[in-house]
Order: sequence, then C-alpha cells, then structure tokens
Amino acid sequence: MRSAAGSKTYHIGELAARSGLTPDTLRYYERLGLLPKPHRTGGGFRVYSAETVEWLRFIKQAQTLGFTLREVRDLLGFPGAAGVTRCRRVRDMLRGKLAELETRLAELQAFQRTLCGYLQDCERTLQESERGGGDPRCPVVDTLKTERR
Amino acid sequence: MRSAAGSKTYHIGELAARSGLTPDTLRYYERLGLLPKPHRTGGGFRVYSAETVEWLRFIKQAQTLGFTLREVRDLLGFPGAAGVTRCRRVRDMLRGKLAELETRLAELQAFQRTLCGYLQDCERTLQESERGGGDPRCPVVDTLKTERR
DNA sequence: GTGCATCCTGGAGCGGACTCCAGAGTCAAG
DNA sequence: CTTGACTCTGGAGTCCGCTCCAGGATGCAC
Repeated sequence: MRSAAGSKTYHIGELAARSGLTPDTLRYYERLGLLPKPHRTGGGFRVYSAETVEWLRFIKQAQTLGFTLREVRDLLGFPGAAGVTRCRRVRDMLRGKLAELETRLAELQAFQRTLCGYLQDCERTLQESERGGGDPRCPVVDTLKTERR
Repeated sequence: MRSAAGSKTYHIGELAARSGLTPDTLRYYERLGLLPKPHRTGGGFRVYSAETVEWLRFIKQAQTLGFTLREVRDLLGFPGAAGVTRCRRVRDMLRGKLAELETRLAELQAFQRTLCGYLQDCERTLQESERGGGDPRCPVVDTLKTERR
C-alpha cells in the first residue's frame, strides 16, 4: 500500500486503530474542522496520510491537558486566513496558551502539595491508630465535612 | 449572625457569592453528593458553615486540574465507610491521585516544550518574511495540515 | 404584619465530546 | 464474481456540568 509519493496511507479504520480512537470520533473531528478533509478513493472512502497520526497525538495531548477541541482547532488551524496574517494569529495564540500553561503548571503543583499534606495527615493518623487508639477519625474528611454531623 | 457555637453561617446565596458559584450549582453539587447535606432552618432554608467555602475552593481547584466532580467526591467523601476503613481508602486514593498528578505534570511540561517549539518556528518565519521574502508559509500549520491541499 | 428579596423542589434545556445506529455502498481476497 | 469486512451519511442518544425555569414558601427589615 504505497501511494505515488511513496508514503503510507490509511483508511479510517486503520487510522483509528493506530491513534486509539474510533472511526466515529475521527469523522466527528473532521466535522469540527479539527482534521483536514482527507483525500477520497473513487468510491468515497477517506484516505489519510501518515502524518495524521502525529496530528491526532497532538490533539489528544492538548485535550488531556484541558484544551477544548475548538481551542485545539483554533490553535493551529485557520482556514480563513493565510500568509503573514495567519502566522501572526498562530503566534499570538501560542503566546497566550503558553502563558496559560504556565499558570496551570503552578496550580497543579500547588494542588499536589495540598494532596500531599492530606496524605501525610492520613498516614500519620493510621499509624497512631495501629499502635494505640482504635477508630481513627480521618482528619482530612473531618476537616472538610464538618456539617455532615 | 452567630450560631450557638459562635461560628459564622450562610444561606445559599451568600455562600454562592463567597465561592463564586451560583445557588443552582451548589444545589447541584449537593445532589451529586459533593457537598454534605447542610442543616436547615425551620422553614427549610439551607444553612452552611464557614468551612464549606474552603471545601468549595478545593473542589474548584481539583476541577480546573482535570478531576471530574465524581472523582472529587470519591477522593474525600465516603459516606459508606468509617474509621480505619475509610481512612485507608482515602489514603489509597490520595496515593493514586498523586501518581496521576505526577504524570500530568510531566505531560504538561512536554506539551509546553512542543508549543514552545512551534512558537519559535513561527517567530523565525515571520522575521524572515519581514526582511526579504513575502507571504510566509507558517511551518507549524504546514506540518500539520499537509493533506488539506 | 406587610413587602420583597431570597429560598425551596423538580424538571427541562444546553454545549461539549463523543457514541451508536440504519440503510446503503465499497474494497479486495479467493 | 462473490462474499464478508469495512466504509459512507445523517441523525439520534448519552454523559457531564451546569443553568434556567415555574410555582410556590420563607426570612427579615421596617
């Protein structure tokens, strides 16, 4: 299966398998404008190039990090613009996103510390209850759910 | 407005204002089991304690970092268990979450580098087009959308 | 004790990101 | 060729996390 240009191509099923998505999801991404319209066979089957796998990886990563599909689309695809204009818009969005990312990283680290503190409280309480008192009152839960009782 | 125990309490509207949420959202959280069932006035109005604000802050932070509301609920609230058992479950979940967080942080940083690379490509291309050639073909977009043309 | 902001419940609606399906057509191995 | 796996389109359905009612009851300041 080699095209004229010599690079591998896939039908939607194989692309789905390789990217860990489903054909339905890929068609959905296309509808959203997140994937370029692929070439078609004479009969209308979609034919994808190998780079699409990379592109999908990028999308998935961006997504798990809190970007919406629309944001990903806007981040690198501007069908409406071209040349310098498009390049500037891409640059500006990238700058914006990087700033956001900075913030998110900081928050994530702060949250990590919070959870770490909770974990330590939890472990300490459990140890105390093992040698000595029974029935520990989990300090974490206690702190946060005061009015349940 | 001081209760018998001497700590401040709020009706749902004030809690909403203080936490940056809406009364509707707070009631929704309660339905989900994310907030403890608050005390009620004789007439049925919800009465919240001051700690609820902290709890909500925690929820919001966890949420912006990619945890679902159900995960947050499970993270620290186990209505079904008590004592050592609950404490152990909380500990185990905390450990799991911290490991996940570690992974997410690494991914976020990798993604940051990816975007940074794109930004540099973008800026270089723009500079080149300014002194010299016109109509730059944004390398980022080019790479990722090959089959659109 | 009256007025009016606030609250109650239950249910419907919404945008995002899929997921599933029907009914029909295509591809390719044998 | 035939056959069976795969693909097509368009639309409906699902889960999440809200958000917005309607039709009442309550709280509290005056």
